[in-house]
Amino acid sequence: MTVADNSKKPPSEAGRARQKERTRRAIVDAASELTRSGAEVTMPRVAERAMVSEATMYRYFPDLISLIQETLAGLWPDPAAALAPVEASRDPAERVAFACEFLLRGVHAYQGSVRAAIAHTITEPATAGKRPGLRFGLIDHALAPFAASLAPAAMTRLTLDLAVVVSAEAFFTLTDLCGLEPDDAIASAVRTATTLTRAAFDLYPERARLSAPRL
Amino acid sequence: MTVADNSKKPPSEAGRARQKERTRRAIVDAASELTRSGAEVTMPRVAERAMVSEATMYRYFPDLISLIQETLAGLWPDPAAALAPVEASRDPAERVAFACEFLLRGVHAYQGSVRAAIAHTITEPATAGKRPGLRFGLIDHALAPFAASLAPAAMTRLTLDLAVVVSAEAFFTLTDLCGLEPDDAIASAVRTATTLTRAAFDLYPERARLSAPRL
DNA sequence: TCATTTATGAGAGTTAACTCTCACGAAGAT
DNA sequence: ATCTTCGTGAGAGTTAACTCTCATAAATGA
Repeated sequence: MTVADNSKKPPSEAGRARQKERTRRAIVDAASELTRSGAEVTMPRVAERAMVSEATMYRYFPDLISLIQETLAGLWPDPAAALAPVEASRDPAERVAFACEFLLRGVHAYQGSVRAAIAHTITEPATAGKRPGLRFGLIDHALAPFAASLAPAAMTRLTLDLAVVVSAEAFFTLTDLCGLEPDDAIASAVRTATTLTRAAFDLYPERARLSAPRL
Repeated sequence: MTVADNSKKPPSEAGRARQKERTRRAIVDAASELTRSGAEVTMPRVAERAMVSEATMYRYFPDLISLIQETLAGLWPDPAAALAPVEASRDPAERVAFACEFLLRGVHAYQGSVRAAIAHTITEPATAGKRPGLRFGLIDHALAPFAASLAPAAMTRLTLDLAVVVSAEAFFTLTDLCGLEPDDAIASAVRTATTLTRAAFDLYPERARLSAPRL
């Protein structure tokens, strides 16, 4: 009955905990390599490269998508670091444009994994809601300085506008369906995002006072 | 050696050709029923409902996506019919808004199949380019009356803007990731599409008076 | 040291999307 | 009335995403 084992050992010290850390690390590292190489990321491939069994893969990550998400999160800098170059800018369109370009360049670079992730969230929408949401971090951070200068409802609307455009889905639509080259696709999305941002800030200033249905 | 069989028999008359027609029909009908019911559309399910073997399914449709595309094409009216209610309108924003709402309502209604189709085009972009492209038909038709009033370059840009917003991907982003209800998601996309269209045409009506896009 | 955890591997089983081959039976041609 | 073509079905095989169970060996605790 484990005589009052209140002394929970520090989880990071024990050899077993470290082993688990190393295993998880090996898996994510293998997935990162595959992702960076643009190769297809599948459970069998990552398992082989990480030298663990598939069974172990599923013990650490309940499904492919969670592995990919953690891998991508590790590959991407946080929003603040990503937007450092426009940190001082107070032009919302400039900040949004930068965020959009940054996201889409990453999507392009990590296409293999991103495509798998997006496809999965589309077929399995139930498991998608809880994601940290890379795009939202960027959008929110880009718009953060203007929280006071725009009504909450207007801010919400702009965020929804941008959620659709500053996205992997937009990139894939422009390249796969519209046939644009990656650079052109990025330029197009950046322009669209800029248009929406300018409209929210410059063209309809009175919008803030309107009833503004909330979502 | 088939003595100069120039007399190609009318392909629609022979009993065999009819049998093929009936089989294809049965498959598409079964897929349509599943699609309309919102159920998941898979090869085994359609095969069972159509009472044909899976092998036969693959003889008529090389893959699931081509079956789904033909099914959806049959379920959707052509752009002209879909936009009939705004046929007389010369307000680009109104026409685009209608097209957007029409598309997204269809996406919502046929979610099961549309999700599968979108997911497939994302993971298999190579096979995606040749699609008829439901969204482009609607967008082009909505903008057709203004071909003369907008510079070609501006028209191209607006089309690219709208390709991203007037889309199933946008609907799924808004519902799955942003957590909006279907009606709110549609309203949001319609509003975004309206904003982009107005920006392209330099129309900035005071939205307070006009029947502002409600959400 | 001995007993219990527990991290991991091995392997079977399921579903779906495909691919391939073989065989049957009916329509069409001679 | 044959002989051939061809539409279909049946079934095996592959890959991947999972799920489950059982065995093993090493770390841990008493």
